Amino acid sequence: MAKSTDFPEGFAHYPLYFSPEEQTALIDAVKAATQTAPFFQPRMPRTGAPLSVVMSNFGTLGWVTDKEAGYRYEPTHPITGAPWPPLPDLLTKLWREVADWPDLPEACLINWYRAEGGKDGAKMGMHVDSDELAVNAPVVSISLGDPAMFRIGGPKRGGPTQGVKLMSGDVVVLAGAARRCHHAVSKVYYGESALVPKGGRLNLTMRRVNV
DNA sequence: AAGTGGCG
DNA sequence: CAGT
Repeated sequence: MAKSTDFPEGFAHYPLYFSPEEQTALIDAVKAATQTAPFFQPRMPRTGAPLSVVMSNFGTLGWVTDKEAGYRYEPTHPITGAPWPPLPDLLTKLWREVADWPDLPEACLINWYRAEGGKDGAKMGMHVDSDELAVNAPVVSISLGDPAMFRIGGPKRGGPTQGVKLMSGDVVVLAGAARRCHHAVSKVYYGESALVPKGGRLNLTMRRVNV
């Protein structure tokens, strides 16, 4: 009998990993980066349906998606054509501290969840990260701003899930079996934090793409 | 289906 | 910290 506290092997949650000062520094880094790499609206393959978050990236590669070519990593911004801004040192440091992986991440996706992004604000449906060649490299995630409910299930869709509320400054690592598990952001508690300019939640997700 | 929305 |  599985207990309700049984998260998948390889799932790790570090509450309040970053101090308020560090959180502000990370938000300032996002603010600076998105002046040259502005947030864009990602769209589903084939249907062109918009995702409710808006996105940008740090790093030598960035995750993008559009109707025509779908999910992929690209070295340049889809609108400006410019390279993505470099990964902030604080994030490189975090990866070295928690990832337990020999290579540094090429990609850091910036997802901005806003109250305006849909009926209950922006959310993220159940999915598995599967656009990386480095399928076993950990995914390292940082939460900033409004709290969110993160859900993680198993390797197949539709099974039971576990939930954990993520606060600003929290870090989550998906390694091992958890790296291949479906996960989602089922709810954001909008209006609880004033950290993010114009409100909402910023999620930074570092990934190793190439082996 | 990395979609949204309404219903029960 | 589970709705289907």
